[in-house]
Amino acid sequence: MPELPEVAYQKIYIDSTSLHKKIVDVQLGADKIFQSPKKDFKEVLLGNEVVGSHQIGKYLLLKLEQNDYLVIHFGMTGKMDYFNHDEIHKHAQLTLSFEDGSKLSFICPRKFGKLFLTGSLEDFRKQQKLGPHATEVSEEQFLELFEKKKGSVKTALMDQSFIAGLGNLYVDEMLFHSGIHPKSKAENLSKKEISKMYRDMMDVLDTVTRCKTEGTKIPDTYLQPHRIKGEVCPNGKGKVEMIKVGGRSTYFCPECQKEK
DNA sequence: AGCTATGTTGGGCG
DNA sequence: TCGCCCAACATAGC
Repeated sequence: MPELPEVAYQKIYIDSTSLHKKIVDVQLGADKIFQSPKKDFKEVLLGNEVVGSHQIGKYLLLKLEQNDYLVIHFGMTGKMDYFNHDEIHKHAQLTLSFEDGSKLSFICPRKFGKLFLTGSLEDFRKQQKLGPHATEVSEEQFLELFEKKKGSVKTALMDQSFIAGLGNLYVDEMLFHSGIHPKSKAENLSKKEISKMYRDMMDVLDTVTRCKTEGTKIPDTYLQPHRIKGEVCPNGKGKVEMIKVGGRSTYFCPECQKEK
């Protein structure tokens, strides 16, 4: 559940189920998830309530009524589960029980997720070295960021200290729409290409976020449904290839995306 | 059985 | 110091 659009969905999910409910019990899972002593989580959360939420990139910060934020990073497989029954999910790493008998769990099978406590949004942003939230970047800012960026464009876009929120899937997606090869060097891109990338980034994030929240399918004109080696690309021009960039599986169309 | 997976971090190398 | 590559983490699904 991890890139900006999925986290945006988790934000709505929490906002619509779990706000302003007094936490009467707290259950904690695997040690490695917790970035402060586990007893601190228990102390802070018990008797408290979530009153709002804020997203920075792939992080979701839940504002608690009494001080502090509970911060969630979903790793590769994290998601929230709000429920009304007794059995707790096998992979629940944090379960809040509310006064009304309902519960909210952070489910994280691969345990790549993380939970933090922090007193301030800005401190947290600095500690994690997070760049600006992708959908809040202006075109001028985007162009400016690329002026001093080197290395492959895909690695640049995945760098959370550069821009926060993009990951493997949607970087491939936006580069496909922009017709830019993922191994192209950031320093070789023209202003025009960077502007095109900016618009495609915004389009992709907006469209995918709407698909996630409305429960609709990703458009067939997108690369994602064709993210299979040898599949014909959505433009009907080439066959999808898979290479490694920055250690991640990277799907692209060699006809639509020429390296520079 | 073996390969793949929406993420992050740390080490080694040139 | 940078850019790049790889391995590690832990589990599920094809």
